[in-house]
Amino acid sequence: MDPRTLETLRAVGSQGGVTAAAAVLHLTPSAVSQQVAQLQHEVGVPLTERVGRGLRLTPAGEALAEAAVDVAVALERARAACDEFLERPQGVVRVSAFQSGAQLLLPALLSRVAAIDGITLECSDEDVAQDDFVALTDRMDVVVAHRPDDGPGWAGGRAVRVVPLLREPLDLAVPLDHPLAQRTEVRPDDLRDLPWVAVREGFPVATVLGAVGARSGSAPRIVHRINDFHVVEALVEAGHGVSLLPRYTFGGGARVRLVPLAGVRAGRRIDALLRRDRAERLVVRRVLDELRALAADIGSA
Amino acid sequence: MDPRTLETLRAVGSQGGVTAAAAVLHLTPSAVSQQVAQLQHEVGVPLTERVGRGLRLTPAGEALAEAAVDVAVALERARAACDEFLERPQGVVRVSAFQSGAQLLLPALLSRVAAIDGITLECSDEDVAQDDFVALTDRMDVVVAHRPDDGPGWAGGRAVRVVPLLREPLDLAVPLDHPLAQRTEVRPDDLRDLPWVAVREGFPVATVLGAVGARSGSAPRIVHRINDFHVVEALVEAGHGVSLLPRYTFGGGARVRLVPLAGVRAGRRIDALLRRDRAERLVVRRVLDELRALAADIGSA
DNA sequence: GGATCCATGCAGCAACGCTACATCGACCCG
DNA sequence: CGGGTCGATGTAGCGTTGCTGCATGGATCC
Repeated sequence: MDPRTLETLRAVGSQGGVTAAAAVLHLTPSAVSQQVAQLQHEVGVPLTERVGRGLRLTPAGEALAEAAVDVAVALERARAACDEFLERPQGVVRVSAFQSGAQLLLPALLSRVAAIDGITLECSDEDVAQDDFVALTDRMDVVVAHRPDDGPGWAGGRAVRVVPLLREPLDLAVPLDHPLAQRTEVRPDDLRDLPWVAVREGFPVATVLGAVGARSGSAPRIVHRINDFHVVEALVEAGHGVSLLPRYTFGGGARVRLVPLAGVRAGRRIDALLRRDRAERLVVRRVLDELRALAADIGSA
Repeated sequence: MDPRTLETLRAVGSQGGVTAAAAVLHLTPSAVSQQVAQLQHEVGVPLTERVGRGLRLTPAGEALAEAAVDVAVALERARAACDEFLERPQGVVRVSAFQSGAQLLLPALLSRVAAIDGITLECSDEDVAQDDFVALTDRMDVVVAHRPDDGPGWAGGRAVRVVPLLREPLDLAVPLDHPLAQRTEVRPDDLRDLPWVAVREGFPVATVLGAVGARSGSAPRIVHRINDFHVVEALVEAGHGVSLLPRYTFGGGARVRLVPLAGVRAGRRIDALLRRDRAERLVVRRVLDELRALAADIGSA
């Protein structure tokens, strides 16, 4: 019962299959399968059960996978205990963020961390569906994710730590020459019959537009579904519709006008997601501190 | 950084040397040395330092060893999590006890556990100095140990769990025809100038006689040092001196007379000592429950 | 100052876990 | 309803790891 094997089981559970787990662990499916089989033999209770052509964890498997994170946490804590005796934290930290979050946070984060000697940041942007953010924590140390203000929290339970970074309002984006462009705020009533550019179903903040529509009394008329906010911005600029855009990230530009919404709560929460064991690493904690400080700066500016 | 290596470091610390650690781990000193060297290389800080011809852990080593027990605990908890899904607990539990404790507790414990299917008890009696009880936990699952009533607790800190089992009074043991044999109790004053049979220096309850002597106003006159209470009993019976004997263990016999002490607190505490990781095992917990119930019976009888 | 004890380095060997490939079952689609 | 595909699982072979056995170098005890 070594932690590697336990971690493999955990990955099979969280990734939902042998092949997917093998991918994040940089192993062949065969190796993963063998590890699970060996673990199963060791404990004497079935840990997985076939469902269709894939498989999922049994209750016993879930229990063991949950215990596995505690093992991983204990191990990382052991490493950190030694790092305390090293004068400077050292190592590489992998950070991912959704695009607009990356644009908002990563440049400043890199600058801040560059000042700390010994820490290497590996950044990447990841555009995934709302439900897939947690799964990223298997490949990344810190996952910057966003979700609707009022939506449900993150799945993943005890295994993943959620660190709130920022709340960012979503404003109405209109062309510069739009009738609403000169307003200091708009109310739900003003939004009737506007042509909307929305994000794809299932993607973050997709539900916000629905909530706004509900307040205005009629379902919003969605004419385009675009995930990349820059493309959205270009479409809005060209008069192909209006949209909701995050204030801090797009408020500075001159291509479209952002008008605050009143009478309805529209915003997104930006959180950092980490696996509990990764959160124990000294360097990760250090980077996370910078990220939080950075977010606090933005939020209070 | 695997738990095996961590456990090895822990053993080096608790056993106080490579060779001793190798003994309890069933390895060669060479293997232990290599593991420590590898671990040291991995964390980049010195974990051990030479002292004389042996070695001890550095502060960093101590920190890592302490973290190692948390890893072990987490691992055992993972095992236990699976065992919950097995219908019956199963496995072997190694129990050791000092002689008189073994005599008092082990027969009844074996009977109780025999009624539970699947648990195998491996008992052994261990006569060690007071300070060496904790080190036994590396070889045993449950160590039944005793210490003076008022003495200091057990060393070992966070790594070892102490489960109080019983307080056993120590009575004055005199020959059947001794002047004090008919008394219902004796006071410290009555003990002046008696020839004492004591246990060897450094062994459990050695300090109790000193405390009694201090109350009587003069240092007790020790004529023999015997560790085995049965030998003590025989000496007392033959009139070669008086002694302190535990009430529950030797009260029933007709070879000597036990007279309670008044005016001075004399007794020993009987505790179960376990490593925290071992304490997580389901079977160990089960055996420990029986042991506690058994001790409660004796204490209340 | 010789004997002893302890930790450590090095060569050799066994075992373990991985990859690559083949197989089998379940789903999808024409 | 059958070919194609995807996913999990066995098997052979190989590389790596970690152990033992022995030799070495210090430090202590008598």
